[in-house]
Amino acid sequence: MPHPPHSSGEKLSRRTFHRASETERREDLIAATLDCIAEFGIQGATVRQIAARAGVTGGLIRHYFDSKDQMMQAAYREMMAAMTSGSIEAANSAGTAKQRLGRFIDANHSASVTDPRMLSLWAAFIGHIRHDPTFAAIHRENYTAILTALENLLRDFFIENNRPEEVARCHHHTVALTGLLDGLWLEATLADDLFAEGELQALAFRSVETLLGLKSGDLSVQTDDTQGADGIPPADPLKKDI
Amino acid sequence: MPHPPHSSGEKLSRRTFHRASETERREDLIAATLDCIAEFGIQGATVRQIAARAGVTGGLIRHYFDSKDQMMQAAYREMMAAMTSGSIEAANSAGTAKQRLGRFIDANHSASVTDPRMLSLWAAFIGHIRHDPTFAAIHRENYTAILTALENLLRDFFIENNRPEEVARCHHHTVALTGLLDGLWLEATLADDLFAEGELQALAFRSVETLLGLKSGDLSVQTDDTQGADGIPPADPLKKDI
DNA sequence: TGGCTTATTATACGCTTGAGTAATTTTTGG
DNA sequence: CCAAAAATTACTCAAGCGTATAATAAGCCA
Repeated sequence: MPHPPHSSGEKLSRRTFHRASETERREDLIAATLDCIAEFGIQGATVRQIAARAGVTGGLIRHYFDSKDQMMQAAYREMMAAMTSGSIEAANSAGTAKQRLGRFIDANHSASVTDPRMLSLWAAFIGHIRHDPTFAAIHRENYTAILTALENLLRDFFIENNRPEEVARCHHHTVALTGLLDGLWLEATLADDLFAEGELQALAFRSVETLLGLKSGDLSVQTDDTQGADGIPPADPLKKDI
Repeated sequence: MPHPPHSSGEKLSRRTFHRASETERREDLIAATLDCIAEFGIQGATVRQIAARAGVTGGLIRHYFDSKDQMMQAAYREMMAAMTSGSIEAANSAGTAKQRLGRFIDANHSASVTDPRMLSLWAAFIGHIRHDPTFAAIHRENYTAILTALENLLRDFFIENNRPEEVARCHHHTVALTGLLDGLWLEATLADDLFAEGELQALAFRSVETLLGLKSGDLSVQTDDTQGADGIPPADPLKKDI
């Protein structure tokens, strides 16, 4: 039994608004959702808060999404894409396998991935994975995609470097490297103040080189100019401020 | 203006209850809190739900904790202790540094740590770290404790193995190993169905050996009997079910 | 320009939450 | 056995939640 918004007669001024296109408005709402989760946590990401952040009123959300959950799923999809697209593009880019592997590692340390916001978002969504099959599917899809991309890349790399005997161990190398890179990402986003700028990136390069049995600097020193000059200092600037 | 629980006369049977000691009841409530977070997510961990899980009624919670937040903090403290205590005890245990390092790695793959519940709990609390200084302090405390324990262990290890030149790089090794182990923990708890029993543990041993420049099997083959016989098969049972 | 579609606002609804109060009943230690 | 304290019961309360619906304004097309 709906009630009239105001009893009668009174003329109230409504706020003016912009009539946006569907894709534009959806993207705004998704961005606002991610903003709110990162800033206030999953608890603070309420429909009203998200709407306020997007500069609209709450009711509008249901014009673009069937429910709040559906909007959250769309936001999760976008966030995961932002996390993995750079690495996957690097793996499938042009150049030698060695160069692509270097770019793959670099992608894990790009500003958008290392952003502390990302950990908050990632953790907030993890809780949904175990209970909501849709979230589980989105996660699994992205995870296997990046595993596959890296494994194919490593296969190319070993063939390129005349080490065919390592091809059989590609999967193990893939899991180990993924673990290492993910773990360093955790440390970077979770305790960023404990590490110097570029320290973890340099460590990632050296550790991957060691795990793959390469000489130090083999990966980080690129022959083309796409990376700019960021050589790894051979000396160790020991940093301890626990 | 309080009302009497029931108007008059009627004799209602109350549920019998157990009069627990303060510490016992607090532990029950903390365990119930963790159960609810792991099972229903941080959203479903309401005061009423937690009380039901603990087998008490809601009002009792405020007899033991000043607020729900304080109970959550206590739960986080207990959860983090469960995660790190095994590793730290291993690092500080008796035996050679090599043995202790092996136990340290093993601790990361104990059933209680690998339990998928742990990831849900860990992720649920991460969201609080950035906003609540108390949670941030608890996290930082545990993180630095395990970093310190591992770094000291590695120092002992390099000295024990007559490699004093590596002592200067202990911190780097510590961060790399922590990243690797944390990352493999992530993969184990997040996509446990993709890996065979013990596969990630064996991978952890081999990767650590490689990162530290040891021969394959150096760490996993223990001279004492505390570990039981779990030799790492030299052949690679390649597993691919993506 | 004027009408029509619909994106958007504004408001209301039903429900749950965390927190609080006070009286009552049960357990248990001294 | 008795008194102190633990625990239950049964409410209130304000705030917040996601959702639903009616009124309104914006902008496109005839």
